[in-house]
Amino acid sequence: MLTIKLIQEQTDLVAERLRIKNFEATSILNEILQLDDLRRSIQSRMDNQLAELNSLSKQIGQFYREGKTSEAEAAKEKTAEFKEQGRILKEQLTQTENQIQELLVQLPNLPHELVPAGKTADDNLLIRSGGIIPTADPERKAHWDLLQSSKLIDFELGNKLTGAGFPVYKKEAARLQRALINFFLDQGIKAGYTEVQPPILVNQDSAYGTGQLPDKEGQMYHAEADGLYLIPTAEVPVTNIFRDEILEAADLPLRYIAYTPCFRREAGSWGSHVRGLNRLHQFDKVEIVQVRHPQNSYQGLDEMVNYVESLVSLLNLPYRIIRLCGGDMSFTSAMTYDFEVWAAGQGRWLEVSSVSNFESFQANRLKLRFKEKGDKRTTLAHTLNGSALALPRIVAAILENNQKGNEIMIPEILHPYTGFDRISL
RNA sequence: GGAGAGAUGGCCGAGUGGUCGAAGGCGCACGCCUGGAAAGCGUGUAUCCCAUGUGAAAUGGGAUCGAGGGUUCGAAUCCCUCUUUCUCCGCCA
Repeated sequence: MLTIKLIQEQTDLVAERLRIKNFEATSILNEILQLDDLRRSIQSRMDNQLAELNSLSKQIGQFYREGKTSEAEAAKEKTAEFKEQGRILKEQLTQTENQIQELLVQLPNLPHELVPAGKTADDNLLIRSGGIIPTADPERKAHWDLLQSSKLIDFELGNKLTGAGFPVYKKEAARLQRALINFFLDQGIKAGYTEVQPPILVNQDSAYGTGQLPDKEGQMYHAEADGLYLIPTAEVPVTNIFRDEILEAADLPLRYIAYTPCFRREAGSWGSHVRGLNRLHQFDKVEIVQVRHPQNSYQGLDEMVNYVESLVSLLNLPYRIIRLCGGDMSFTSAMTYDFEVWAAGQGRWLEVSSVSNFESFQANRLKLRFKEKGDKRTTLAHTLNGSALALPRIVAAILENNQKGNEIMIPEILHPYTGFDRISL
């Protein structure tokens, strides 16, 4: 959520930046500014009424203590008017605040100035790439064909248990996945991240804090009886650790890492290109989160990009790093880098990580602030997060890129984790 | 799930209708003291909003004692609902 202060001070800049995200904000911005003026004047008047009421109340107390009962009774008569006015103004204030809030949550985050303009993925900017794309080979299979007979990843069984998009991993596939999770966590800890295991169901406040609500309500599974949501990413519980917190500047940056299952309804986003592991309703992911001083949050973003790059490199996966254009970026992000790895069996790039700086956009909703020691003023912190990494597509890429005849070679770095160096089909 | 007791500032803890944003203690910051430190002494130490105002400040007002509602001229204090913690019982991975 953008701050009203920013909208007031830089109205034109805000409108201009939001156009990069193909969002025409002018009328909303003006409406907000108008409502905010109204809000202040209401607040002023209300405060005055309440101040009168408070001072009368004090007087009444004084009268009673002095035994001046009739004066006290007389003063009581006078309170009714202030009370009523105060009540009416309070109602107006709440209503106005709600209206402002409704408009504010419609505004996406401002893109950073380096974000390219554009509407679709075609306008994204290739930053760099690495690894070697295996030579095309007609023998090479997509992972769903590759596993067809072995059923190491059993989609039909998952369908029986739950439904489409909930596969069952078996034997080496299950162990490979577990190995990757441990590998990712260990790497993260080595890089200075603190491991946490958060709940995977969150309440409304948390879903709101990171922006899943109200923007993407339909994308989360909702346990209605308890008012809880299954998390679509560990970003939600981990970032919400800091909701309503005032941190010490000296404690920043904070780096957290968490493995969780993730749940996404993916309503309306299924098609022929999302077969197999490419898109699931439940998948595993290791997520990294940073909380930073605004001065160095982009340093943090670079650090996270380099870190994720190290992971795909260690796994010997051909990758490319892309800076998303305004139109392809998420609502909450100021700058996002996507990581894609080459899946040789399908002959296409798969997105395996998305690393973003949200600047103060999430922090504003979360009320996540920090304070310099000895300073009175609080400042919104910057939050960042990234996948490090999302499991299924990494598994898909490993399977597809490393197939040799009837075998799949496991990247060497994982051998200590898997306990085997190949999967025989 | 049943019964009971709680939820107060960074922490501990007092406060059962007015002078309470809240005693006291601890912690922290600054100052005095000291050759330096400790002890001691003094001062300060929540967040948000509004107004005036500024380089930063400051001053005045309003709100907040788990959350929401109610009673009252006035609520941390009384009533209701919810959340949550602890103890006992039941159940249980």
